[in-house]
Amino acid sequence: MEKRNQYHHGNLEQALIEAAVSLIAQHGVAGFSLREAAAHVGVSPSAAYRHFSSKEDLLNAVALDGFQRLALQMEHAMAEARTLNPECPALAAFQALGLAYVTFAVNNPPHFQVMFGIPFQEKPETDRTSPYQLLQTALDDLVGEKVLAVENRSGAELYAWSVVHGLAGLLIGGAIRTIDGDITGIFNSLVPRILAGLGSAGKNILRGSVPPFIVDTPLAMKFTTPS
Amino acid sequence: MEKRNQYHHGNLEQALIEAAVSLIAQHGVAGFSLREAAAHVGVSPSAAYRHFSSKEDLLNAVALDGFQRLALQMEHAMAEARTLNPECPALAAFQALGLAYVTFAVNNPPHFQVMFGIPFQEKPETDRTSPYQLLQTALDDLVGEKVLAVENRSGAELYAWSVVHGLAGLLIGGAIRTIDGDITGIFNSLVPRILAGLGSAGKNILRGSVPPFIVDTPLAMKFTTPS
DNA sequence: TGTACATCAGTGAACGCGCGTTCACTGATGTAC
DNA sequence: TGTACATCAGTGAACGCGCGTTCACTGATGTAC
Repeated sequence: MEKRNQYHHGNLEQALIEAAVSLIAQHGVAGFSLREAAAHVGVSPSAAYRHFSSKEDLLNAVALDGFQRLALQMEHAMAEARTLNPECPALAAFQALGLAYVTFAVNNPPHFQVMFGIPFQEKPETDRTSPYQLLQTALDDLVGEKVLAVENRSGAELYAWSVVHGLAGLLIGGAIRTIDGDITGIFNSLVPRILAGLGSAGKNILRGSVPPFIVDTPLAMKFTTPS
Repeated sequence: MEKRNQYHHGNLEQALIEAAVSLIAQHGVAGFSLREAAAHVGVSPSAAYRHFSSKEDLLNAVALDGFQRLALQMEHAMAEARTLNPECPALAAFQALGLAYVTFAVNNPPHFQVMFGIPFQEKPETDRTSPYQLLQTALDDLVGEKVLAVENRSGAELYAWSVVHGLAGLLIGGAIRTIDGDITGIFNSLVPRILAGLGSAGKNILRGSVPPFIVDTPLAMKFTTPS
């Protein structure tokens, strides 16, 4: 049950996950192999099979690790935002949550892709806060702070999650590009719209301008041949 | 310049793209190989190099093909929506555009992933309408129809695109799952929020309920070990 | 405390595989005279 | 119209490679007596 740290390698399972995270960050998922992860840890390829039943199993662990890191970063950002904005902590925390989500994706594109690129089979039930629960709580707090009207609370998770997930996807997919790498600026420009979409007290709170960005996909192109 | 159709294979380039699209739809990008595409067309692997400089080059063509198909489906859906809703054609077309986007993604997950998974180098300049231009026009028309206030027009593309792209990503990434495969229902539940976020005439137009869906990622889980 | 044994995390060789890409070639088509 | 030649889309064999996974094994650790 408790950890034993100096048995043979020590903690090969965690070491392999960390190696995988690091290698995937460098070469992407497509370029990642079990063998490389084992070599990176200094262990024979077959040793990995003592801890993971397959490569897919390892990738599953990598994805889980990503959700854990994401949750931690969100929590930290929210706590800080609350402290800095004592007059409207719930609103500040909500915005911080969204920014942390997008920032995590931009800082760890391949990891983020693994997290949302594989279907999950096993779902451990344990005791720490999850990103989705943080979102739910943040929305509840928005109601508590009277930023969000109770009658508009239902379904807010899906909407808020979609916006930030979409912005993250467009940024890491190379569809759009900020001029100066200013993720905060582009995120903030969306905040008034997000709040309005939530039904923020029914008032039109639109303000703030969108910093320039470049559309980088054929989405913005013209085409010659219909297929 | 003009097509020659019976020279050796005929139109190997297009045939390879179509084979790739079909094979990727079946096995995903990860499981796709140049050799398999060539074999599928009935041609030796090396023949592909007469038309594409590398596998990556082929995938680029596959992505472009996807944007063309997406644009066509959006246009078709918009035209139909306008016809069916003569009293508010712009609003109907805008909603149809969004639904077509999400539907395309859900119907062609790996193709969609290729479209947004590789950075584009070459950008052909030709004469057909692009998805992004359709979005811009749709938003302009919303202003024309007085659904959207002029002062809220700026930056609307990024916002609208983010929401639908995010919903699409969550659905095809397996993060959320509709109970009954009803994409239209879940999309429609977001429409009032999207319109409110656009700043739709400043009025609170929230209504419509969210059909049940299942959150399927560890986003919704609890965790045990911080990393 | 000392010995015999069970456990199990690791080794290392081997497997069969399909991959992307190259290269010298062949042979059908198009063109100049 | 007929012939010689250039073009170039295809062939097929070969390359070197790294992959995921297996299997019989070794040897360090933990445990029972």
